[in-house]
Amino acid sequence: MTDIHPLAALARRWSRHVELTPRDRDALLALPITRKPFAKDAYLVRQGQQATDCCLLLRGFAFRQKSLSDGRRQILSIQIATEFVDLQNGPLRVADHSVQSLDRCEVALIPIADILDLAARHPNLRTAMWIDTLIDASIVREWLVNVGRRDARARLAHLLCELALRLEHVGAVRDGLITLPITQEQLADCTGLTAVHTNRTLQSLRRDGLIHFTNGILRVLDWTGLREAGDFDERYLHQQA
Amino acid sequence: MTDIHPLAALARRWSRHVELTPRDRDALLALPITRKPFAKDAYLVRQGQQATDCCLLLRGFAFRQKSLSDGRRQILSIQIATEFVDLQNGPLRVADHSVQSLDRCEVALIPIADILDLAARHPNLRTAMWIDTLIDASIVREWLVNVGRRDARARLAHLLCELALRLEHVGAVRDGLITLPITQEQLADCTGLTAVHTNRTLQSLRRDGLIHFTNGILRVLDWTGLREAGDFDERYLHQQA
DNA sequence: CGTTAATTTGAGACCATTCAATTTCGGTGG
DNA sequence: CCACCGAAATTGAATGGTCTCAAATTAACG
Repeated sequence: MTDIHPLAALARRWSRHVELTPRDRDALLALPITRKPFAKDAYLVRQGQQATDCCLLLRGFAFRQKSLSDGRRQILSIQIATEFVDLQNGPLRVADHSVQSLDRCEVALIPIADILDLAARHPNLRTAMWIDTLIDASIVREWLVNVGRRDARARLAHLLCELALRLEHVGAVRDGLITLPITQEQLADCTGLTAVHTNRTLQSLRRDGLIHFTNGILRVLDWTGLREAGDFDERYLHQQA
Repeated sequence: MTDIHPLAALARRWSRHVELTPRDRDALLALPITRKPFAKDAYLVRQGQQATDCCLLLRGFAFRQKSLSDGRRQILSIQIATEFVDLQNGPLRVADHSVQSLDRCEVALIPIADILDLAARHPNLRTAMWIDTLIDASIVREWLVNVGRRDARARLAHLLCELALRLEHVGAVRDGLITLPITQEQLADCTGLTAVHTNRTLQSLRRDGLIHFTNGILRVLDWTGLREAGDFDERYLHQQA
């Protein structure tokens, strides 16, 4: 986050899974980027759009989302700083879902042509990109399990465990305080619930002393308890390294 | 299916998304494979396992699956003949979910080392592999929408639309008859429902003249009606080409 | 400091679940 | 070829988790 270079955090993330040579790293950091700020609730990517750039989140939060014809929607993932929000649009070209900002955020736009060129020249980076999208897919699979087979309480506990851990991995947790600018309605769209029931369920998690969550600040009070409540097993995040 | 070479169908599938040269194709068909039959309900891959081979389905059906600690499970996808069931285990190495056969099936085992080597030498095939896993992820995302935001009737209609269309794409539909050896309990695990409610909901789809489905044979009687019932938009399959 | 968004609360309705029993089907052995 | 068996499909009734619809309260923001 406090890196000199905006892509340094990405290099660090990828080097957890792939050995990057200095040459790889230099080539990665040499990617041409355009910094672009987005307001809250702005569209970074629109479903059906032909993408020319990929978006790397430098600061703030975003979410992937699909809308139904009747207006309801399902959130597919939450993206945090240092993550690509749409790397899959490199090879696929046309976006099959939308991406919106969760708060005011800043993005690095990278031309797809340059990304694919980088992948062509650097085997390690190419592998890192593939793995990046594969981990992404693993997380969506776990969300499917969450929504398909867990009750409301477990769904929310699981989601909060995941976000806390992923934010921890990128060093975004300070003194146990986690900035999480997400509304209960959005949590509901992540978990396939209604906002009302999300509210009541969060209250139950609070009442049991598992979390403290107000004003977009989350504090996990009982990590073991929250893990159990969410039937949480972090292996799907593929971050053990 | 009636191809001379067991990997010919894969070459055909991939060439929908990537231009394959004769050299690419030859290299792909030169992959060393071991044919292996599996009984019904057998494990092709176990969660947590370190994979040495990837499994390509030559004949029959399989499904990806994750179990909860209490024994319930969520099916993550249905795999049909000509598809890889675990290509993601190439780069990721350790399986984050299990794969089981749905019926008696036959698999081509391909050593991961050979797959990665092929990817390293052939840019087009490497892209095809990446795209293969990306489409896979797109389908799981749509399943998440299905389970998270549609009611039982729409979920089942959507699932049947998807399977019918994917099987159509590989030429597995004859005279409108679709072989689909899946139980109602497994359909329930795909859609996050119970077997009992799946049964009642299928009856309602039958009663409305949308489908005929018995003994593992599906016939779509009213394609438009089933599409509408499932709020089905096939673009997520990325098969338009 | 007003105005809108977000959270919270209550009560009733409904979709889906649970539990249990029954029927049908597919495969098997006599 | 028929009797048998276990698996799968079907049915019924009661329960319950989640939703819907409102309204009230609180927090966020310019």
